[in-house]
Amino acid sequence: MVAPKPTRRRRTAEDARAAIMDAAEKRLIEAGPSGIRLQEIAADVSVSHPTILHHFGSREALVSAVLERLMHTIYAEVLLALSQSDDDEDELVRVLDRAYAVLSTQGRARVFYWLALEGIEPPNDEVALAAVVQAAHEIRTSRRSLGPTQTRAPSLDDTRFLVVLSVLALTSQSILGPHLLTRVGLDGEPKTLSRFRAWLGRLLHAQLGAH
Amino acid sequence: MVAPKPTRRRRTAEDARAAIMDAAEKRLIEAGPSGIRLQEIAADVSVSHPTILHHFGSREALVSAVLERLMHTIYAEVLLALSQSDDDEDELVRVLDRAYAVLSTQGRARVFYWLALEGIEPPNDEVALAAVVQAAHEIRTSRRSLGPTQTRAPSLDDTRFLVVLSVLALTSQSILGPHLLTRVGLDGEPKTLSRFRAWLGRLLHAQLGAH
DNA sequence: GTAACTGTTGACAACATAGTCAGTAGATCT
DNA sequence: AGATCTACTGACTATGTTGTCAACAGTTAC
Repeated sequence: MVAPKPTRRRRTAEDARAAIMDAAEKRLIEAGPSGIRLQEIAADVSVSHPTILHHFGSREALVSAVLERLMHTIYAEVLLALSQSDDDEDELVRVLDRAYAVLSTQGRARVFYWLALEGIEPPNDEVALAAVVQAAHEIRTSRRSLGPTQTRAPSLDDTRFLVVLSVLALTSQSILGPHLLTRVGLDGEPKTLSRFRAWLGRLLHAQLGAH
Repeated sequence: MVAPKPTRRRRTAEDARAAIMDAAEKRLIEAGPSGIRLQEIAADVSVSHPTILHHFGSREALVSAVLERLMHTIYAEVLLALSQSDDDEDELVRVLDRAYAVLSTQGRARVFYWLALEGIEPPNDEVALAAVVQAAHEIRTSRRSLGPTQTRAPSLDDTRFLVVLSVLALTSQSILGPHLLTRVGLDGEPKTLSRFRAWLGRLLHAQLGAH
């Protein structure tokens, strides 16, 4: 009986890096930066853990690479979602829903809290959030000029706070939302979460009109 | 030369438990449940780590005990802060500030996110949050009857969402707030955080009047 | 005083994890 | 076919972490 030949798979360096980062990203979202285990990721990708060190040099470098890639895709998708805003009545609610969809898929919003809690600086997000504010402010001012009644110009700080509240509410909702809603006498079903977002949208919309 | 007698301090079991839990609570807030290290806590209290195991049985039991104690004090203080609501014009802003003070001192709000992220059920908070909703709703309805114009009765769901939004905003603000405000073109100083809360208070207040 | 109780400790075991290193084995080029 | 390159691996090291255990030492009761 011949020992079964243990075929060894050999990917291109690029493919291997991508596969490892995919697995690491999943663990990152679930367990946070400090919860990442090289052996676990290696098992997910069916390689030995020194292979990961071969491709990334160190655990720390892997985490950084994954963070950078993830942040990049999140901000790109959020900006895309915002750019699709058609000028409509309850546009705001839909924008919130789209932004929420981006942040909640695969629990991505969790990463922001993992980073903040563990005291890690998120990489290169300076540009992106400022762009969101700018886009939102442009929508506000342009909409104002289109409206029937001429209202006061919305202050930039107002828009900033609006964006901050939206980000805070959307991200924390995807983490604490379900639990909180049940504790308050409702349930944590997606439908209830959606109802809450609609309620929030109306609240913000009212704020937009009132000066 | 006589060897210096290494006096061994002996506390009552109760005192020892309290001291250990204090140190553990600090680490819990900083590093989360999974970040707690027996040796570190032992060093903080100047005992050896088997002493901790003697008093609590296991690391897990220590974490549970600390969590239970912390949740109890947080909910008690929040209810106390709510009960001090004097019926005044911008009472809501002050209630938010007091609630924020309770949640932000020593970074307590962080614990809620640590628990949610790590998938740990927070102990015995069922009663407390429902009580907050009830208290808030009573304030709303009683205030309505006192007002000059008779408005529609506020729906309970409205109050619930209001409480949820407040909790989400206040807790996430103390974690993501400073970072987010700087990314949006402001700064993360306590003064700016306070401005944001005041803005939020006005927003919620406007929502209260509008039906 | 001394005996019982128990808070406290050092030494050790068992396990997990990041990183090193010499060598193996696919893929590609000539 | 052979040489070269490098993705990949097993074995090992160093370190850190929870938990066990027998023994030590304050404190209290008699």
